[in-house]
Amino acid sequence: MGWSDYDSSSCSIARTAEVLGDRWTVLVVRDLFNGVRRFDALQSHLGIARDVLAKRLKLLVDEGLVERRDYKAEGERARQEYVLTAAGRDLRTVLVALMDFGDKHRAGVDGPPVALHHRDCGEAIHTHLTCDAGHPIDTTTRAELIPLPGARLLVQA
Amino acid sequence: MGWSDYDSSSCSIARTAEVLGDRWTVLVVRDLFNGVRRFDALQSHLGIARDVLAKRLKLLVDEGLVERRDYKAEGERARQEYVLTAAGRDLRTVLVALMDFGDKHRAGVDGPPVALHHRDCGEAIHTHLTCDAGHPIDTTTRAELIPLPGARLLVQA
DNA sequence: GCATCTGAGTTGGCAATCCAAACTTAGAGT
DNA sequence: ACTCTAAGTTTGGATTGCCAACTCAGATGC
Repeated sequence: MGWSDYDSSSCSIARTAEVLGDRWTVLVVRDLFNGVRRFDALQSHLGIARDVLAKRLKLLVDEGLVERRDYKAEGERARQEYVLTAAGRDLRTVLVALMDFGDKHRAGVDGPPVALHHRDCGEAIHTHLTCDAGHPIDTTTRAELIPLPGARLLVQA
Repeated sequence: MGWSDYDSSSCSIARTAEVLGDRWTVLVVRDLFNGVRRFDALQSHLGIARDVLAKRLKLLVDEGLVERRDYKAEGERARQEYVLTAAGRDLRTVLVALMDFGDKHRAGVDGPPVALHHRDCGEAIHTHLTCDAGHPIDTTTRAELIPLPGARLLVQA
């Protein structure tokens, strides 16, 4: 009874990848984190096709990660803006994990392009893996998967 | 001079997403972490089309995240296996971040399907965001982006 | 008061990807 | 000699994605 006896798609990684798993969605979320809020600004900064952006934003709104708001600045016409919900902001850890990996393994000769710093103290922000006892987990640490009630066995045909 | 003045694609998140940013690649890496090593085992567990799996594995090998090895068990014919390299194992943090998010926001009524535990002490493993001064970073903590030498400005047309 | 501009999409035609199923190749078992 | 299995490759059709052009409504300019 190993990992491969369990249904691949009923896994939290798979379920998250259903939303984030395409070339653009992660980058849309990244730009939303960085304060880009309007459709045209997202479109021109990302270089994404307009219809694809519309579809991705709709998906993120449907999944509850982004909220679409009408807003109206003084003396301007009403516009839409897209803002991360609390659930969407929980993706920060995922984004920083991707960034840490890219900084380490996929930076060009000039090194990483940007760093993320804690505004209060000025220090750089990174992800860490630990167990609940506080032990740091590195790439060689042995880990094991424990099935929980939410697990689904594959049905053999 | 804000975030949108910088080239979106020369960002560590974008560079990592170039490799992981499709429906399957993350799941292939997940299964490799979980000890699934052979082509047919990956194919049938993931339910991915065979040609797509071949292409993804080739990409992961080309990017140095996976090694393709011939191996031969006693009395059996030679086979191929796919094993994560040290660089590939650095993706563990990304996978656990995706899992933590999925456990929190996308679990079904039965709750999360599996938990990852530290084999030495038995405690659950999770990702954490902190700054280098050790302050925990939550979803409301203010952060700022600091451009580094690797940053590239957009050229205005 | 009419034409223009701008933001936020939608539409249509073409290209790349994906999928399932069939085919290939090579070594093992019977 | 025939069959089986692992690891892909090939093929043809369906889906998705891309780009450019179009729509539409509210401001803005003349």
